[in-house]
Amino acid sequence: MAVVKSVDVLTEQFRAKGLKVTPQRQSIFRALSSSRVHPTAESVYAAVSSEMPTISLRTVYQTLNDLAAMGELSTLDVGTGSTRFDPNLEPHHHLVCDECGSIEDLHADFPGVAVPTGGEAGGFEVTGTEIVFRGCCASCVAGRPSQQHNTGGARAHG
Amino acid sequence: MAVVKSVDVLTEQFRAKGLKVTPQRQSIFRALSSSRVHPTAESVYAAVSSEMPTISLRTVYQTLNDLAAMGELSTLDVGTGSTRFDPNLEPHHHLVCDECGSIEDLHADFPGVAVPTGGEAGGFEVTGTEIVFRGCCASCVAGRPSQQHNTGGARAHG
DNA sequence: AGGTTGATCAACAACGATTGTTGATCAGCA
DNA sequence: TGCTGATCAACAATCGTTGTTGATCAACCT
Repeated sequence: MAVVKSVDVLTEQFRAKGLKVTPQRQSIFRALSSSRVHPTAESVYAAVSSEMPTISLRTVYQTLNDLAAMGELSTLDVGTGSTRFDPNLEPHHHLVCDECGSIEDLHADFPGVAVPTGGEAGGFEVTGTEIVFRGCCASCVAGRPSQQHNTGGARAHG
Repeated sequence: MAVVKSVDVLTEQFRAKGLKVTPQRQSIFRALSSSRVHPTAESVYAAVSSEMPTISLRTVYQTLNDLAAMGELSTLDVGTGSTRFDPNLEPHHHLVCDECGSIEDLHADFPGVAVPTGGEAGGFEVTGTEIVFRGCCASCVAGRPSQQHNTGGARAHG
């Protein structure tokens, strides 16, 4: 599966844009390319800090925003408070666990999902479609043997 | 279309829960039942303030959260920074304009949208599905006569 | 009608995520 | 090597939202 581009490719792209390729940025590139999840800026910072303890959170934010502006990252806001950065550039959707907050990718396409022309949404020009399935991930389901309790109901359902 | 329940019904439900029905809360009920959009706490506050200038923002937050906890409102987070409260309890989806930030409802059901059993999402227990179409609303499209520029690309597209 | 109980208010502080600022230092790259 | 931009530290500020406190007021049950 295609995730974020390799460190080398990102290096090239940064140079092409006139941005310098610093060790900090390369370390961030590496952290992203080894990530299969949806890190927050904080978690990228934590990962990079382990091998480069002097890096600042500001630099991480800066670089992540640069990458997002270049289209090499997507940003993802599922209402958990902080922005997630998604290194997966393939079109895909998300499964958000309301219990543990984890976000899983779902690589499926739903051909029927399109805004009906002419209806209440007449004239809306769609540039992107996000489908978020909320619920309970497999490990959280496994964690509660038999009872099925409804967590919440206050979150958006549509 | 079914929006939030009537002021009378909400009054009953508040009483049944042991919550008092104050003029402030009734004013908020009225503001919601006359709303066809997706107000923020601030905009509810603004609406209620016009007829009750002494109400505090805290009270608005409190009451909106009470309503959401009772399931009479949905909360909606589309990454615009603040939480939207959705008085529309029918299952529906949303069209988010990346230019003006407006959110429109889309009452359509997409029967094919379901998490495939067994795949990478095996065991995920879905409790709700949100589809967000991002793009440009009709009025913003009308605002730019002929050029079509791509706004952003940094937002999540999957 | 009265008393209990909770709601409201004001004013302030705090939170967490993120961004701005500043000035000094450092280093990528031509 | 030098220009230029990146980084850093430290701090403050933003925005949306919630907590606190103490006083006042009023809804609602009896």
